[in-house]
Amino acid sequence: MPGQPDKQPEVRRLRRDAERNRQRILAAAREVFTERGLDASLDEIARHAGVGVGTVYRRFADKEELVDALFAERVEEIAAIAERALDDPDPWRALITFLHEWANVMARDVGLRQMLMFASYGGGARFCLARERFAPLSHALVSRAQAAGALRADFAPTDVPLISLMLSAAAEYAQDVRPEIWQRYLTMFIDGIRARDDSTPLPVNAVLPGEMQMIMEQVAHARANANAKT
Amino acid sequence: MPGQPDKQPEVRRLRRDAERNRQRILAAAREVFTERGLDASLDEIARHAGVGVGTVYRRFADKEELVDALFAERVEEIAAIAERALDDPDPWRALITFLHEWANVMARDVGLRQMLMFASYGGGARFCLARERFAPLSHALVSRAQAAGALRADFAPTDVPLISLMLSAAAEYAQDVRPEIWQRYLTMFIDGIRARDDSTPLPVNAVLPGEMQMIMEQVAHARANANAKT
Amino acid sequence: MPGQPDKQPEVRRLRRDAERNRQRILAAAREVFTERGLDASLDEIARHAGVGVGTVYRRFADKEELVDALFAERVEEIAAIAERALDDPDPWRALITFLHEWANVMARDVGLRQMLMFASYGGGARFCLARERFAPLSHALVSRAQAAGALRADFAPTDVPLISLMLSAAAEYAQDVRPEIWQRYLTMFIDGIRARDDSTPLPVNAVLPGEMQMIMEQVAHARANANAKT
Amino acid sequence: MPGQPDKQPEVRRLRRDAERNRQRILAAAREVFTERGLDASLDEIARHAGVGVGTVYRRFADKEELVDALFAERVEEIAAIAERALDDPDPWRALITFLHEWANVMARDVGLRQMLMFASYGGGARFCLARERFAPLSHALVSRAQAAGALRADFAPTDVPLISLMLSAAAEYAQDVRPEIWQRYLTMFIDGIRARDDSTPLPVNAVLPGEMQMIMEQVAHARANANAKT
DNA sequence: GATGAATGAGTATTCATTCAT
DNA sequence: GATGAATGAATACTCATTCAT
Repeated sequence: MPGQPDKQPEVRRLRRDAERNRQRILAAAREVFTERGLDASLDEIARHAGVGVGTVYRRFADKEELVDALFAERVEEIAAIAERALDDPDPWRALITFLHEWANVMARDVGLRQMLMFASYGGGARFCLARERFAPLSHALVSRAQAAGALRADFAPTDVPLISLMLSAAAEYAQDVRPEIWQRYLTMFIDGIRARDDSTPLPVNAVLPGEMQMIMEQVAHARANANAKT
Repeated sequence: MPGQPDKQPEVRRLRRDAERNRQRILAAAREVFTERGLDASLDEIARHAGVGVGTVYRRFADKEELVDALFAERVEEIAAIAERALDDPDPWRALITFLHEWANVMARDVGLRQMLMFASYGGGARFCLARERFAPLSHALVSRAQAAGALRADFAPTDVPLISLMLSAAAEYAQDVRPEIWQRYLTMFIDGIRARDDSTPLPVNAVLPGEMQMIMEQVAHARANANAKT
Repeated sequence: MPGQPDKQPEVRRLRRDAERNRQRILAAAREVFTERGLDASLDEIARHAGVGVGTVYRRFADKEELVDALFAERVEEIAAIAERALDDPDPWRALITFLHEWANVMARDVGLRQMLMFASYGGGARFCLARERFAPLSHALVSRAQAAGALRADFAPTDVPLISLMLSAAAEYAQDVRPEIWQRYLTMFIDGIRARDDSTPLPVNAVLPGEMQMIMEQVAHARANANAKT
Repeated sequence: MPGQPDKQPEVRRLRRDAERNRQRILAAAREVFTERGLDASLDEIARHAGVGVGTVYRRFADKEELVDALFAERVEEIAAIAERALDDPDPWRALITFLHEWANVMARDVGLRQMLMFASYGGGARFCLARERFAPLSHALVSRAQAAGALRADFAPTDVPLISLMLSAAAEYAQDVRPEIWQRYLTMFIDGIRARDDSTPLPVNAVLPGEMQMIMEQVAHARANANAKT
């Protein structure tokens, strides 16, 4: 497109800078949130990133948007874990491996746990988004393991993230004394989801993908209410 | 003691008022914390209770003291659940019942989950105190079920509260769509802790009662640090 | 007065109780204010006295009234010191002794210093009242010493309390390291007020007794303003 | 460096605004503290300065830091007074002049007196810091006057600030009626510290520079205790 | 675009004073 | 009369967010 041959590069150069800053901010936020949780202030993150707070707000409309972006990164990382696990020819082992590695990531990260676990941090809504990315992967891990006769038949793909979440809760509590305690409960879980003749039928249906939208709206609504009351 | 038969009641009536307010405050705090979590302000709780903030501070030196008092109540409630469960002649069913009922309580209460789950709220320290109360009860539930050959031998009493905690994490997430989803995971868990010949050995030792003191100290230390950094 | 022969004693008994309480409160207030200054809370004083706060308010309309009552006590004590000093046949020594003993009292009492020294505590107004009591005593101490040719002629009775005040300021500052440092400055002062041929004439007239009323009004006015602004 | 000659000013201009605000805050604080003492709230100072409270806290971590900054200013002003006084070829007059001018500053400023005089405001600690700055100046003033045979030999440099403090106490009391009354007592003092054959020996040693550290520690300790008790 | 200065509503906590018992 | 429970205004301080430079 002749006539504007040098504007593009200039814009690009700026974008490159901006992108660099964006990355710095994300990296700083990850570090700070990982260690101190989501209550850390944006000022601290900006300082950690070596930029001004204003720059953080130029890149992220909101503290929440920053958290969301960070969360999206994590989703990708965990999706990658799932994809790697799917390379395993043994479908049961693939599922186990994935659960294990995911829990391992969460066990070390206060912020990530808070992102996922508390509605007050928008946890529910985020979790839903994540599941859109995970759905096919979970589905693959689960259906393959079921096809191989290793996984109980009433296990659902949506159970995978919830189990991971539960393990991270155990990790949270015991982090100072037994940081690896979640492995104990993962093992119990695995024994509980193995296909068996005498498995207890699950009393409640799994969460459906279609319910995700509802969760998002309810969480948003709840928060609006909370703010209004205050 | 005739002659002063109505002095006692007079003194009591005074205290009755104070006690009434104390109860109102506790009730309000329970409601507010249950719905909105521990970040709710004491002003809101006072308003909810229909008293001034000062009154809250007259009864509870601290926000933390209020939370602690509330927590103590809950501990007693849950201990009562355990004691009722122990009446069941079937030791396995007793354990299941207890886990079920406890999870049920936690599934509805944001504040209680925060009390237990986050170090930033003093969760660790409180959890330890609770366990002092629960220890004999858990021990009874577990050892009986193991003696009956129903529970896997490597299950430990300290696993009971952690499993409950994990279930409450699931409840937290799904509260808006499937408030009862935790029952699904409890069922999986139950299948995982049933005594079987082919149980996978647990890879990490259970938390020891003796480690509780450590947790308490570390949590206290962590908090002191957090305050100092801030 | 027949017809009410037993009411009097009953009232009296109550008054005796009330007086006892009043004394207890004063004693407690003195202790607490002496050690921790006038910022101590009335609750603490009530606790110290073993009575309820309400009782304090029954006897003293105000925190200020309590402080005033306490102050009146002190004024009497110091007046007694002055009277004892006046027994000394040597007029110069009498004056010195009085200054010394007064400063000694003030050096030990945070609350008394605050009562006297800061307008924000109503110090000025109180000081005036005190001077009404002290005026004849100071006058006697001063005029006798002047008559004996020991004290410089331009020294005024109203200088006595101000010098004492100044010494207590020194005591305040050095209380932790040199609690007796005020003796050093009293000595300097004494050398400065001794009658000499080469004394420097005092550049400003002493405060007149008649100015006291003005001070009282101005202080009261200043305080009203301060409260209004807030 | 031509081509970017205006970047420097731009950076400076930013800072100029901040500095302007900082100065506004300091000026407002000085005014408010001068008139109403250190108990004035930061909200009021912010209002007075025409900025938000947050701005005050951006520049001064603490109320104490603001007070300290203000105090540092004053120390410099007073040091300047001392330096000017030292220009006087007559050593005795230099000392007198300094005492006079210093007292004059303090006589007008409630806040400054509180800064210096009360441990509860950190007075002791600040006074020590000030003395580090004043020490050589006081020493010069004193030793010269002693060398000239005008000042009594047992007078110590550390007596200078204490005398000033005492004079300010007199000023405090009489500010509404005789704001200049301190001059009267300074004159008495001067007559008391003049070298004479018949000076009364000072009964207590002067505070030593080495005792300053102790004071600082004790004051800090006392404050920690005070907070703990409360 | 970047910076960091400014804002102000919000939080926990204290304390003089009032009032029901 | 005595008690101590209740009140609520006041204070220092924080932090997400906006905006001038």
